[in-house]
Amino acid sequence: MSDRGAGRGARGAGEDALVRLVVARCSVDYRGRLAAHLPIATRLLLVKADGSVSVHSDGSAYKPLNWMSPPCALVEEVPVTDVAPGVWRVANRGGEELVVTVHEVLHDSRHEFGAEPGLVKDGVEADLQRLLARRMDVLGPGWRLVRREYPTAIGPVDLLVRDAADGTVAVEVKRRAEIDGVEQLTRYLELLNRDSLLAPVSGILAAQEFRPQARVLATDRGIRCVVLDLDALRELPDDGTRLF
Amino acid sequence: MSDRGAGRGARGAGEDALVRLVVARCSVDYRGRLAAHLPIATRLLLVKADGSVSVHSDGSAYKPLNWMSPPCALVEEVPVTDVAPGVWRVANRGGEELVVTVHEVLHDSRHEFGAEPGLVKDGVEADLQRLLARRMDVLGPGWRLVRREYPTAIGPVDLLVRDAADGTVAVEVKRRAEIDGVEQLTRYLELLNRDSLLAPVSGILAAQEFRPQARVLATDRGIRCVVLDLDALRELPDDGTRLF
DNA sequence: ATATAGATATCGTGT
DNA sequence: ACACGATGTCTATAT
Repeated sequence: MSDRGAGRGARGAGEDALVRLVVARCSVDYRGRLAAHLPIATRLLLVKADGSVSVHSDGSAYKPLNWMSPPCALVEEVPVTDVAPGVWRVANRGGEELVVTVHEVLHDSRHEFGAEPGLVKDGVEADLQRLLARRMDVLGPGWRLVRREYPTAIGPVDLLVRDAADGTVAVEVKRRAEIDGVEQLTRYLELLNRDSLLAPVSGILAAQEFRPQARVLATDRGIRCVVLDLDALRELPDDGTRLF
Repeated sequence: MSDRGAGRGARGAGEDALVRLVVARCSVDYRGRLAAHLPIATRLLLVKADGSVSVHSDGSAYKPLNWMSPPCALVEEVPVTDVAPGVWRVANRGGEELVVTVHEVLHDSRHEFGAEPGLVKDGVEADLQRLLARRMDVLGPGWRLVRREYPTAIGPVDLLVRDAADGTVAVEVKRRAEIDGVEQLTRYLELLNRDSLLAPVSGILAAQEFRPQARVLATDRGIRCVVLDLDALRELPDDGTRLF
């Protein structure tokens, strides 16, 4: 039985980074944060240049059935006889181990990918916050931004604003408002209301979507819920502040 | 230009469910919950029988750079000339769309996987709760279980127990205790303490791991933190209740 | 290195 | 179908 390294650590100097695709009848065992087992079946074994190994079935969307995240080391035990299974042992430093028992290889290929330029995203929470910051008219006429990321002892408040009556309002921005967003804003409000220079401070939870429980809890606590529309936020404010 | 269906919906009656592996130089655009773009590079396109498509780079562990979750339909526009790119359009019912522009195909294969027996897990939160329920000695001598999943108006309390002095205790079990676990238990305690038949009710947060903030907040609110050891919980209680 | 917050989170379960 | 909680969450950011 011979061993062959295939993780990043084991790759030789002149060797290129390759993605390896193996289709095989295999069984899989994981032992780490929990224990998990996969009975024998045909699956895709995806070995990336970062050393990660993932085991995909023909389903469950993009999530593999089992995997080992990098950095980890793969040791492949080649079978002695044609009938004996091969064994892949993938381990990381935290003592987690993934063992793939390969009974039959149906496909095995390697591919060079080269550099990945990376994903460009638009419309995440940070974008919502930035867009809302310049659209105070969405909250009400005469509202003004005090500042974004207003610092407190327990973390920054997304937006601190003043309403038309000069009252202070803390705004928490979420893509989806859930119950812990309400709790988070409640903690900020509790803290800000201890500051006699700011108090009384009211709260607004602003999000593209609201979970019903979040809306109920927010309303119960006197927190206003504002639904954000990404496309509408991208438009310029129509409140007389335009230059044309 | 001809169209060819490849999603579950478009698959013909006699056709088998196949996993398709394509390695290609491609660019990708997603428009849905947010917008995302991938410049041209070599990547793996993984098309599963459930209709899902995922775009993997040689990195970022098991997560694809971009994807479309099932149920969705893939329409492949075959290029008219050899130099023109092929275009894959993947759409779901929610109006989300993933467009893959395929500039050069380096590999294209299909594989039949057959049935997936499924993953067997051991050591998740439900297991912790079940194991702790029969190991009340871990909480203290003379403690007894009242019931698991004790129902309240805002959801079930993991464990309701009585301490040696017959005081009622609500136990929240987590694999990892975070701040929202403390908030959750706090809400339960607030509710249970309104019940004159139960009050006073104290709280225990039991978890394999504790985030420091969770421990601080719990302690501040008089909630006891108990660290759970999965292996120790599996042993039988050593409190005289054994039969041997 | 550690802790915190966001995510196209995904996935299973109960109503 | 919808909502909610768990996840081997994972990943990027700030301290």
